[in-house]
Amino acid sequence: MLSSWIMWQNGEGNWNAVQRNTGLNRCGKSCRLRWANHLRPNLKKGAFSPEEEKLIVDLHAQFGNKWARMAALLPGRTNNEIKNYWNTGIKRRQRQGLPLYSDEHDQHNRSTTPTPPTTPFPCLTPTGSNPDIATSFELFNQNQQQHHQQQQQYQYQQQQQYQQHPLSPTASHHSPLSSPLQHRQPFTSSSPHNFLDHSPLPLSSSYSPSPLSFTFQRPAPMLSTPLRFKRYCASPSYNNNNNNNNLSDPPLTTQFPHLDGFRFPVSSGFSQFFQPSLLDSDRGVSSSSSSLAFQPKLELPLSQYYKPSQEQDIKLDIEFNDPSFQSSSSGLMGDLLFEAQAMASGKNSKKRGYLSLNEGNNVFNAC
DNA sequence: AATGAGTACAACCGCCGCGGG
DNA sequence: ACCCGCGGCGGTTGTACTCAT
Repeated sequence: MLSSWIMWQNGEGNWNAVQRNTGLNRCGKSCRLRWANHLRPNLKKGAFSPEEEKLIVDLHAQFGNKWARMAALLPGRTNNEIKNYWNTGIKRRQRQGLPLYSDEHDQHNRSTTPTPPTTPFPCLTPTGSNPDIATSFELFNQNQQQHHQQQQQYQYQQQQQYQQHPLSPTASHHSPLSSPLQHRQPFTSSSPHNFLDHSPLPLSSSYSPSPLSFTFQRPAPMLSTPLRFKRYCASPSYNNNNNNNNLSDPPLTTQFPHLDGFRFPVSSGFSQFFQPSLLDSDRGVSSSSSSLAFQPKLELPLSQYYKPSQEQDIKLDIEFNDPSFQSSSSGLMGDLLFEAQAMASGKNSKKRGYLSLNEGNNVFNAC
């Protein structure tokens, strides 16, 4: 938890300093993981929307097990989330003896005439690409637009609340009862939008309720103990930690230390842009295979198992003019890409501010 | 109520690439 | 050129939870 607060203070990028300064019994990697998967702002929690599900399927067909890349294209989602989602879906699919990709998807991948989509919301725009993905992006962008509106409204509300009650629990948005995880709807096989369901998707889903009744999926870093927090509580190390030091850190979640004037960083200096060229650059060379036989361990994207005669080089032309995408990108990959973009454009790309030891120690002592 | 199978997901682990010395 | 530290990524594991029996 301390680490998360340090991250707020210092931004991402120096995880070992987090570990050193907090004295946490965790390596920097663990801190980074915790941050990336749970504490980072703009994370969406909750079940995947049907549009997201479809997009995942499409992206997996294209990229294979490149979870980070997929996460970069699913703002607010982490690679771990997507990976877990996919793996559980795969297992179910395997048990049911079904192919990884639906027939419809196969047909789409076999088609060679790309259809540039018309996206009302210029967020993610695949151009000259697989129409299946194009459709997914189109649907997804519509949801993103709603999500963006919700986030804007939420941020405004939070600003108002903070100005009025800077230290109130609501102002720091971590009422335990409102923890997003606690309202998480598990993805189950009985979901109306089952795994790999390619049936026509509704333009509005339960995931994106009307503005009259929306609730934010992931408004802020989770400051309360997650609904299911297992390992730390049960692990001996955690118990020992607690025995040795009452002030020792709880699992990397829970609360921040007393935070006078705590506020979320408006911008941590990273970004959330992408560069399509980067996305394209490391796309693996496809190995041609005429068979779509089920692969128990599918690492290559569908397009690399099935190579059509005409090369299908999907080019994801991401447009970054839209601020919502910038603010809701899944972060790590996007951050990286943004920095590359910033450097390329000659803008200031300052090294991330690292934690000052003295400041850090003071903070930790206070905790 | 007990129990076992299935599910979801957080966290761990090892590898890899990159940048600095 | 080499080494080292670090962060990121993907695969895997462990465990709490759910549900059917």
